Amino acid sequence: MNFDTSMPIYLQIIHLLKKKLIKGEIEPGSKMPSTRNLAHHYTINPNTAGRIYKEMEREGLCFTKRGLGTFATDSKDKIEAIKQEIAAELIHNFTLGMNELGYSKSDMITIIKESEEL
Amino acid sequence: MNFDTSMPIYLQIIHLLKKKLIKGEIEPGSKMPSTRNLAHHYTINPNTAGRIYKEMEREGLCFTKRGLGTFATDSKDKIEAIKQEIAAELIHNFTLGMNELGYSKSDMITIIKESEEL
Amino acid sequence: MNFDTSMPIYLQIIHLLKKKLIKGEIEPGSKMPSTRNLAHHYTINPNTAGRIYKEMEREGLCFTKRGLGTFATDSKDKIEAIKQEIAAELIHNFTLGMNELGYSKSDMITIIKESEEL
Amino acid sequence: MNFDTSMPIYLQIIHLLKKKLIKGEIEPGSKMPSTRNLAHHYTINPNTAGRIYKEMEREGLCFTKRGLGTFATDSKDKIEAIKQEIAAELIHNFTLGMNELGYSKSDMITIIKESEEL
DNA sequence: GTGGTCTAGACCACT
DNA sequence: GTGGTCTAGACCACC
Repeated sequence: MNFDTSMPIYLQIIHLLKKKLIKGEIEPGSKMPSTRNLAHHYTINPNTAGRIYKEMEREGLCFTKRGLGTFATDSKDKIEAIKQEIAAELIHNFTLGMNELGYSKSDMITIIKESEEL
Repeated sequence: MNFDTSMPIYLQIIHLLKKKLIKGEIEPGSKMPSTRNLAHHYTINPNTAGRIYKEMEREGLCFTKRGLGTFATDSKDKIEAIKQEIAAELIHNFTLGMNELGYSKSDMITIIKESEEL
Repeated sequence: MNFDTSMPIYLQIIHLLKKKLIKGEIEPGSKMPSTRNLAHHYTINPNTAGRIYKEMEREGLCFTKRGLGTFATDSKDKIEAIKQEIAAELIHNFTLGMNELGYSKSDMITIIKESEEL
Repeated sequence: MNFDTSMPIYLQIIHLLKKKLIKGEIEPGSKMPSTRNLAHHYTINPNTAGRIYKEMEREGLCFTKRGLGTFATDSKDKIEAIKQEIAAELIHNFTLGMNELGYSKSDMITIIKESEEL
């Protein structure tokens, strides 16, 4: 796994895990890998792995059961909320950024229609 | 002028100046403010102001005449290229990000049509 | 360490480090001294040391792992390319300069044969 | 006339004038352009033009007759000495630089033989 | 521990 | 007056 140097590793992995949650690749309520496993899997420092779960727990995306490990949230509402939040930020960045460059709403629509990245 | 804490000041000002160039608010080939003026205007340290011009010079957005000051590039092609580059990144981030969340192309178009941010 | 006053310190040290890379005195991919170490070793300011690595990173000669340090590039091609680039400039300066003074190719060869600087 | 930004303008023009002297394009003892003419010809600041002659006078390459203007030195020995000095520096830079990169004397000779820049 | 950013203040060469 | 370099010292995020 190669990480972008422009963003903290722990954030990059959090993004990955969020996407997995949203797509259902991580089942709601299921046990997540131990920090040690996580660290090994992504070849990162165990401290960094710990920080990832701590941060996600703060956002309500997972919780720990003492002695049992870390578990993904089982609230589908929470997962949907995260999805909406990420989408809203993507939309905000895109529309405002393009607008500042002088592109109109219809310009944006045309561009996306013609986009071949998908 | 208030700056976002999540991004270095010098990058934020570079973004500002790029937009001004793209919009024509800075005339191609014209003299830009001296580093000391820039520093005073944004209430930043002169070193930081110098860094801004140096970074922009590396991107070909301006050039310095020794002892005379810093001048905006007079290449309209270069300016257009920068615009395209920024737009391409916005588009890339948006379409890929949305796609990863499970939104289709037509979803995106609908969302933008209904967007009221503009 | 004494520095030439006619050239910025940071450039002089970059030249030194490039030579070390080319000669293999710095192993490809190996960790380079921390900026603080570098600063102490050459008795320069840590900021200046940081600038050295940043400049070299821009040239693709090294890269940083966040929180871990700066590492020499592991691309032998890149190192060879730098070597060729430096040599090409030396050759260019020499042959054109001598030519402008009126020396012919064979003059230059004779001069180098008789040179005792090596 | 476009000047390299990496070297002071006055030095670049001094180099030009030195070459002209060495090649005989400026006749020994002949009148050189007035500073005002020089400034106009190269579109530089008159102060810079003045500095050029001052610097060259310091090196014994020209002299001023009050009220008459600036004249090139008429000493062919002096001109020859300048030529040797420049050549010596070119040779020094080349041989030492190449040597530091690991090229031997015979490598250099081969390279020059095969050089097609001339 | 690592590098990255910023401020403050100084000196310098160039035009 | 212009930008370029350097020092000193501080704070921060990251691993």
